[in-house]
Amino acid sequence: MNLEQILKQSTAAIFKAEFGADVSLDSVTINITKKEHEGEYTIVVFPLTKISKLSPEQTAELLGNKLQEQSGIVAKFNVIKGFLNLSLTDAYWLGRLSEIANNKAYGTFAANHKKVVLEYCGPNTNKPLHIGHVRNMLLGFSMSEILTAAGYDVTKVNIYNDRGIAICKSMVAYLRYGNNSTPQSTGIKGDHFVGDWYVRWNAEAKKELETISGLKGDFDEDQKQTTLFIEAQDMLLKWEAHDAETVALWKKMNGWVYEGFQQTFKLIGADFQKDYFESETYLLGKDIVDEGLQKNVFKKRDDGAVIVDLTPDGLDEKVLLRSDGTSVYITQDLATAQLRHEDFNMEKMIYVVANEQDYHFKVLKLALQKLGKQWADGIYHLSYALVESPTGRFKSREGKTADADDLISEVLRIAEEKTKELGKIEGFTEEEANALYKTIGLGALKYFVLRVNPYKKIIFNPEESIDFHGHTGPFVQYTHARIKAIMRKVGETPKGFETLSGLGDVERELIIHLTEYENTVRAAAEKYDPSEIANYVYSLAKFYNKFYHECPILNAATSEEKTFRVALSNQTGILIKKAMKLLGIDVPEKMESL
RNA sequence: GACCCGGUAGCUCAGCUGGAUAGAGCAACAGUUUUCUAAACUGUCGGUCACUGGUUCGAAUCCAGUCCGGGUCACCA
Repeated sequence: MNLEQILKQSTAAIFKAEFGADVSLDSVTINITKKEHEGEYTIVVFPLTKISKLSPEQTAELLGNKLQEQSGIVAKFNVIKGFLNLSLTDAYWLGRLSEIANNKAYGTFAANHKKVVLEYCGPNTNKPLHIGHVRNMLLGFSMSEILTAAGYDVTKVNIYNDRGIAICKSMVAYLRYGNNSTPQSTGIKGDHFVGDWYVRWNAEAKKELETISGLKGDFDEDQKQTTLFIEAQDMLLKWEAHDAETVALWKKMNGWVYEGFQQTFKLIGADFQKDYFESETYLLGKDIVDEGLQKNVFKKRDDGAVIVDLTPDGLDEKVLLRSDGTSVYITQDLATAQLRHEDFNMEKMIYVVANEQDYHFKVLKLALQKLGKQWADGIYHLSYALVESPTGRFKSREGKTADADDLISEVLRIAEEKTKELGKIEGFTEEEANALYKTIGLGALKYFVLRVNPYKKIIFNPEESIDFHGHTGPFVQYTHARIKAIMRKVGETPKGFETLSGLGDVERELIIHLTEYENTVRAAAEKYDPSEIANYVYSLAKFYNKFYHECPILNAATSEEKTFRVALSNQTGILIKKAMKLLGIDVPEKMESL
């Protein structure tokens, strides 16, 4: 049982004994004591005065005395207005540290045998990954780590939007202007190669438009008049008719794209246990629409389109099948959801998708629920906001800065530059140095993205690049490397500090923070929010650095104190590593020669 | 027009199941290295928590309205 529970129950028991009244545990609020006051935990007694019929001060005084007498862990207390500040005994805190140090699995919860399918990334195959995918991948990967730590059985899946008019445009441009070039022959990464043809198609279409008169000035509309568009549309029809040559070209070009994506996934640390392809699911969904019609939850409109009426739920009527009987976007999503349910029989199905699709996922979930699919209750849309430049939304035409690969190589370059500036790693082999640049560079990028709450947009200024000091990934990594340096000097972790007395404030603060880790993992899992972990690990590192500066570790006054401080350092290092792993961030053993 | 999400220090963000004098980082300024890694630490400066009203012992936090920014409301994906 955690401390908060103990304090709440003790409080309730005391109120029962003193006033014969039942106090609900929820009405007892316990906070961490503000640092300007003495104590570690604070019970807010205002809500309890209704029962005690005493002033806040008297109530707090009484509760404090009883807790001190009965709990065995309260060393002293003070009362300020309605706040009862408790100081727990050193023995209690040392016991907690010892408990954590002896539990290798601390912070990972027992398997709950609940399956989670987590979809993330979801790229289109006609263009390379951009900064939005980066946020997506980091969130998705981190969430899977967090949920796994929370006891879930997580399967990561990707969905490739590998068909449609867009990829056909790339194909048309390639056929027209490609001269059988390949990523190999040009030295261009596969996804960029195909993306370049997509860009070329657009450029050529615009050129062609200049020769056409009577346009509306709206590219989406006007493009339909170009021969390029007609060719692309024709390509799409041929693809849908399984035309051998078209399918072969499509496979070849998508193959290049997957090779390119794979490199980026590997670099950034994204992986998937199963891939879904829209080309294999886009025709599915009619069955589920039929099911809805039979169950009378979907309706056929006079024009033949099938709709679901969500006006009772505050949404609109939504078309699920076109009047000509063909699928729309949501049709296949309904089917894919059903398919995944059959594939995995999961408890939860998480979609990491940008907040532009909030409405879409509301509809998806509601439609499935109306069909009586209980598993639809487990659908969760992990919605995240866009990454924007200071001038607004990143447009692909703004080029370089929005591209995922460029962003990554830029941050790796900066990591190398900054590391070299510090001049601490002369003794590293080239291999070690490169590994460190990668660890730090990716750490900076990942932390930068993950520390922000998913539903808040991220403002990223490419001009200013990503920081390596302060509230950043490298700061946390540095702290870890620092601890490891100490541990290397100590060798074996010595034991036997539990009887130490006279904990310093900074030491106590650090232990308290270690004990908060488990709650943080739980909260991050419940809220689907990696930023909980990011902010936690930052303050952990901050507390540690403060401790490091104030307290000699290897040169501590007594051997018992040294043992304690080493153990405290070691445990902090372990939790930094664990927490960073939940973010998908590696921590280096060394950031300096020696 | 309707709905959804944001608005906290010059900048980037915490805090939001109501609790004490609203916290970090960056930037700026001043310090700390004969002692375990200065990618660190300490201090100074910096706030009408968008605005107005309400709820109550107490509101950045909850409610209503207003303003600003973004998004969505396709037989597009």
